[in-house]
Amino acid sequence: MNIEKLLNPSQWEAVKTIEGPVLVIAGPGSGKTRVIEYRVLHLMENGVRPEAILLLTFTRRAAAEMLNRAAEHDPRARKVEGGTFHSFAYKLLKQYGANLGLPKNLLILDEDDAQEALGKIASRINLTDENKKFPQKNTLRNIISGALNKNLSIEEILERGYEHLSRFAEDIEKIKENYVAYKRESGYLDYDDLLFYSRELLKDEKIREVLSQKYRFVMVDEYQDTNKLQGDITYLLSAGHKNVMVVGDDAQSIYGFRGARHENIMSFPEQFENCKIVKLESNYRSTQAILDLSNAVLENMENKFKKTLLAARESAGEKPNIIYFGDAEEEAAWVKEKIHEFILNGAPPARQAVLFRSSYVSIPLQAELARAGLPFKIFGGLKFYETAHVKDVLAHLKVLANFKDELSWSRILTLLPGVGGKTAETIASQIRRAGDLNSALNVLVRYAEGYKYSPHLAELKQTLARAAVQNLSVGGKFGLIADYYLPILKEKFDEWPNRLNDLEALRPITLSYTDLNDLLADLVIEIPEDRQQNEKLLTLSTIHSAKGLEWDVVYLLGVMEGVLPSKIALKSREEIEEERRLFYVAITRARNKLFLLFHLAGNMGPMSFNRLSRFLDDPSVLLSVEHKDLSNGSNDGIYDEESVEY
DNA sequence: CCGCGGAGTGTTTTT
DNA sequence: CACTCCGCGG
Repeated sequence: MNIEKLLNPSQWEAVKTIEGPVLVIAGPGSGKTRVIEYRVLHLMENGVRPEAILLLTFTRRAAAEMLNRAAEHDPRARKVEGGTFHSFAYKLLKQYGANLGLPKNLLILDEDDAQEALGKIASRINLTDENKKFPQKNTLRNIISGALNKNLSIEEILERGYEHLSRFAEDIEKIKENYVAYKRESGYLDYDDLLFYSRELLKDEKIREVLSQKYRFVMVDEYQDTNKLQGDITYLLSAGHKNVMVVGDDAQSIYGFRGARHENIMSFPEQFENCKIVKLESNYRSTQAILDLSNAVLENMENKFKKTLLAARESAGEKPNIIYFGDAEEEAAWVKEKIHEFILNGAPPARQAVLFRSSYVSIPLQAELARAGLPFKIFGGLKFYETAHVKDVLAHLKVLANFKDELSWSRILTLLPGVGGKTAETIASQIRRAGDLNSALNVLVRYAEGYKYSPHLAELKQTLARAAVQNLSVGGKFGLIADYYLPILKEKFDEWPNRLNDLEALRPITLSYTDLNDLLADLVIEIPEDRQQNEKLLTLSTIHSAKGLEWDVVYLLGVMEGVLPSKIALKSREEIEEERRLFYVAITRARNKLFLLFHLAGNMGPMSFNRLSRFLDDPSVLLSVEHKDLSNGSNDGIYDEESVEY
């Protein structure tokens, strides 16, 4: 295959460089995915074994997409090691964790679990009635996680964003220590630990050597969104051979809130001397009209690597529209109509997407689409494994995997009638002293003696005992627990049939696993998605989850102050700049048509009104868009409007 | 000590 | 507006 012919000169430059460090600055739509895809192929053509290539990306979807495409040319590409930093870290720690004293079976705490644990610890330590304004568990989690990911002390984090909490610095420090101890004791790792311990592992010279030998060629996508830990991991993995290519775009950095630092991309050339820098500026995605707007937004940015997007496509296209509505319902009705119209004009649902800053913004549209019977898939917001009923069932599996998991014991015990927080804690603390699952289950039996609600405890004990049988498959365990849980589900939730669907969706997933720990870890770090429905549906997505993707028609909801930029991201220049980049990412997803949607009615009561987003309300930006006011009265205008040529 | 119901609160983004 | 927290009755 003549790869060179398929690429432009800059892309080829990046692809053909086999040895040595490469930094690729890739604007949106510039064929970054192609570069990675073809570089994998090129490496293999030059005798590199696929197993020696490591491709780290931000979402599992991204890695799979690039490797699948490469595999169409050469099936060996499937053997390339690819995934997210977190999933890679999990694999590393599974294999080498013993060197750090980590247990054989790694158990991963999701965000919710981590918060729950912190909440419990905080209430144990604190005299809550005196310190009324002690931070809540999610704030605690943000502070403690922020400290680790941004490489700062608790005090520094408090200074920079939680000044009103600075007097709690010592308490929070203490909670953190307790939390660390708790995780050690119960054998859990949270998201941060995966990265943290991986870096610890790589600090060991011997292990580092083994891994650099194993992964001779390292590639990292979306490098602008890596944090300190991820930057260090990249460095340690490749400092030996220096065969490392990172791809990114500082103008699309949108994960600052999670510790992403543009320093990683900025200082890459210093970390790796003689680094080759390649800029990809030709945009193959969007029409000139959409690029004009993108460039106007880019111009207002404080990004460091200067660049302009140059259209590679011929068509000038139509100016993006800002459309004004009276309220969110009118807007939703219009968007739904427009989607229909485009479907009739040849843009199937799969090639259209509705994007938004925050999930709640999409609720009126979701209702409208449901009424109209127009199916869609949604990214962002609450994940299904974070819903209460799924967590309930998983908690049962978790105690099977780790009988010391107090949080899960608490959860499953409080599901029983007559058992509240206090009773659950009493039982859980007795279980903590048990030596294995069997004696843990015996604690339940003992507690049941003379206890009013003993039949429920007995039933729980029996179910767990049966599910714990060694040679019972993961799917079998799930089945037993799901059956046991069904009456609880019906009792607990009015709308249980919907929730039952979620559990049924989980069943086939459990069947595909032979190891319970792997199932539990994957649910948290690599959400298995159901491929079959994905192909044909309209997409609704947060901007964050839309990164790297593109559609023919894009609708961006909520180009309003307080929404984009979000009202809780106005504390500093940096935060506002990140919101601006978010806006940039959103508009650069569109290939042919871009609609920016605004509605006047605010959601803080009848007298509140929205203002146009500051990112649009700027002379040069406004020049690149066309305005349509549909806010006066009814929706009449919708149907009369000249239908857009597709 | 459980669990219900009312009052109050704060509301993002993801692995 | 959904979720959490708090107080009270059982």
